[in-house]
Amino acid sequence: MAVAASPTEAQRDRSAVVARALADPKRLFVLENLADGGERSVGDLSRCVGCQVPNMSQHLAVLRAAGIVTSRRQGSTVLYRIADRSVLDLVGALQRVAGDRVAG
Amino acid sequence: MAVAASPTEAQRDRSAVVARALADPKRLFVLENLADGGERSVGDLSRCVGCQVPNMSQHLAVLRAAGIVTSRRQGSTVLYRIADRSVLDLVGALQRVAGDRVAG
DNA sequence: AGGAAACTTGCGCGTTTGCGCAAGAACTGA
DNA sequence: TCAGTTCTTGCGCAAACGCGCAAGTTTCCT
Repeated sequence: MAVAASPTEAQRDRSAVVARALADPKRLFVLENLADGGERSVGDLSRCVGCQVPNMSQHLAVLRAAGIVTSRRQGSTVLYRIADRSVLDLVGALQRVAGDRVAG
Repeated sequence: MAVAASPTEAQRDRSAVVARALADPKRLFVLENLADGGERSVGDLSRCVGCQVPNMSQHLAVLRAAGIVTSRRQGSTVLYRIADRSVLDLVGALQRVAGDRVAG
């Protein structure tokens, strides 16, 4: 069941939204930072990735709109995390097709 | 090894190119048509997807540049096919994250 | 209430993307 | 060689994207 038999147009649109959300190196970097299952704040991620906070907020909004990450408030900070385990499979599959080789 | 430990920037860029290539419903439709492992011509795919031939040629060029499909000439027609089995895993993982449900 | 910290939203700018159309290139068959 | 088929490439346009900056919102602390 690698590929669904016959997705509808709406299903393809949703897949396209998800793929589009992954189509940016900074957003992929974010997902790597969240891949351990932990939560990280916007400022933390923006520092890590090396972009301004508003920019990071936009990127995270894209990821959230695609259902790739979820967020929750804790005090004045907002913590983001991977929405589902299947996201890790997706990122892994992406890296494999892209020709990445896991060290070892 | 769902996610590579620490991809380089270049690896992330390549992943982004692949993801971008998947970020279009028409191109996803093409991959569904090729998912059975068969080969299809440009005109065939353009008819299936419902777009003009030049447009389809562009889409296929994007997929080929990302290493997702390969092509070969046979007479006057050019046949496209999935480049690697891992592509099917990727598309499947994408559909799963996008919320697609395989019938059953 | 006032101020600071963390995040989101709005706006303008340059770049990229997908499309339609026309023209070019590669191959076939008469 | 000449016409026909198939695919690719170039061009112009409208829409979307990523970015930087300023302003707004939410929360916390005193």
